[in-house]
Amino acid sequence: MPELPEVETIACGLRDCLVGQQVVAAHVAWARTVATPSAEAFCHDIVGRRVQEVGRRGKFILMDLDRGVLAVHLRMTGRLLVCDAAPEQAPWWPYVRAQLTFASGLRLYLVDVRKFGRLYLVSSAAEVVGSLGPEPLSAAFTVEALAERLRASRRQLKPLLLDQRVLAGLGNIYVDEALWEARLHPLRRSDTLSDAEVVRLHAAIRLILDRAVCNGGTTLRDYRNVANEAGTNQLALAVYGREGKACLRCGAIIQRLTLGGRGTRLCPVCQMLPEDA
DNA sequence: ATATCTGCCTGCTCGC
DNA sequence: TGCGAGCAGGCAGATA
Repeated sequence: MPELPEVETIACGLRDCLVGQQVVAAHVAWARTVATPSAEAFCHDIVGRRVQEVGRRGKFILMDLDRGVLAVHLRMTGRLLVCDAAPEQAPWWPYVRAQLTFASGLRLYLVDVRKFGRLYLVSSAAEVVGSLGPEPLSAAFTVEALAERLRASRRQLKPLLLDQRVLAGLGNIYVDEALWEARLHPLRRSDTLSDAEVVRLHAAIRLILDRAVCNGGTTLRDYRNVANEAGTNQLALAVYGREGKACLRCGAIIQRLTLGGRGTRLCPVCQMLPEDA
């Protein structure tokens, strides 16, 4: 599923081909794809607008228009594909939920098997991303900033790190990877981490995300960039999808547990849970 | 404040 | 071989 590194890769791809492009037509095949406004209003209002810049905030893609912002969240299986030829033969064609046509003839498709992906046409990005926590790869995300957020809560580490209001962009895969890298148990209570452990977690989050961005994201099944190409970061995963295999650090068998309804992978030796946390 | 549950969705895997 | 059950999980919203 698209998390920060995948969304970053997609945003860069969109920037390369869509900046300066003007929308001449819009079509929505699954009305609920448009979160705001209505699908009808969306199709009407977006025509004539021009893409000025493409960015990312957390897991949201933000396309600045000459008036307003088009935000996209891909949730689980969403893809944004850019094509210049008619793709009716493509295997993903039946799953196109919305499309934009630009004056150049270029087309942008929101493809989503599961129909969870959402489009937002808003006047300001803050309407969509206003409540998100800091960007993990920004200068503002310091060890102190992380420590403050961890100690302000008594929640378990994994649910806390998945909370987009606490930190923006992490999902199930990269939280599991970061906790393994930092040698911290996902059930660890967030306010019990030592200074050294906070430093480790901070460095781990940065390392895991940086590497995944460099690798063009993780493709386990659905993720593709705007050119429909897979990423390669799945080759760098240490725990996600490796249950039953040997820990790359200590050789113990990677375990799987369910935490808040989500599959969670960890090394029971490297990531021990202290008695009091 | 925090935890837990449901609904949204459909393709895939598994067991019988 | 065929079929139904269960799983995958980000997020919003409701409930405890």
